[in-house]
Amino acid sequence: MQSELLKGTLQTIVLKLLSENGKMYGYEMTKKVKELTKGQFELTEGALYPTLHKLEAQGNLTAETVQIGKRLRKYYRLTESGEKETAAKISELEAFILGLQQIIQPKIA
Amino acid sequence: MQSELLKGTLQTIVLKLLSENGKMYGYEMTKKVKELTKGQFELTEGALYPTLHKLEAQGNLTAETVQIGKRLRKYYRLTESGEKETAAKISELEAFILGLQQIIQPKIA
DNA sequence: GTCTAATACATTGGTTTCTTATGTATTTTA
DNA sequence: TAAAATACATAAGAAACCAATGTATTAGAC
Repeated sequence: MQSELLKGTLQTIVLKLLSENGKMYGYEMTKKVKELTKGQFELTEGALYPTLHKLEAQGNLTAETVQIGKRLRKYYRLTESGEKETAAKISELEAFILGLQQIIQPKIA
Repeated sequence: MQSELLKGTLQTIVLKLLSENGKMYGYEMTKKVKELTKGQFELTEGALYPTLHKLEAQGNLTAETVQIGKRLRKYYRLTESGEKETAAKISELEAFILGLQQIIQPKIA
């Protein structure tokens, strides 16, 4: 994701996207992230697809393949445990950001 | 740093600590980070020392060894290019956090 | 009409970064 | 006097991502 900072945030991002949008397919996620961050984040496919497969294997997502013309599109959505995982990961990320801010903005903290 | 989220932020944290405190030694940094984050972040030595050596090799830090009793203490401080690097990395981190927030708080964005 | 860009999936090899474990030695505190 | 804290360090391994590559379809530009 060309930032070196993203390590560990990708799963959280994917989960959050699905919790906001109900169901999405991989390519759509790459466009959505780019749009939301005005081009700042580029979610690469080499990172995304393995992450989706892992989240699915963990039971956090289910996949449904739809045929569009002759092309396949794989829609993902959260399972129940995926919804819990999303909430947990978002909390963790928010706490992490607060922790970071205590270090990088010591005057405000 | 027991969070999986820290990947890529460690250098930035070290640089920022030094820019705030002038000079510090490794062990001191681990205590400082723990104190600033009220125990939330534990900067492990296995991550810290290689990072310090790397920053030094890159010319961002200089080291000065001081003998305290029979024990050695290695003080680090920023070089001029280290100061520039600090500013750059802090900007990058802040932009990154803003980007993240656009994804995880889409209502506010 | 044809060529390029966009859509849509996927894997592989390599690098970077961190964690865990381990090691050495001194000093303070209980 | 024994344990905890101080203070440095390295090594092996895992996890996560990037870049490159691959296949195939579809839309749009010229």
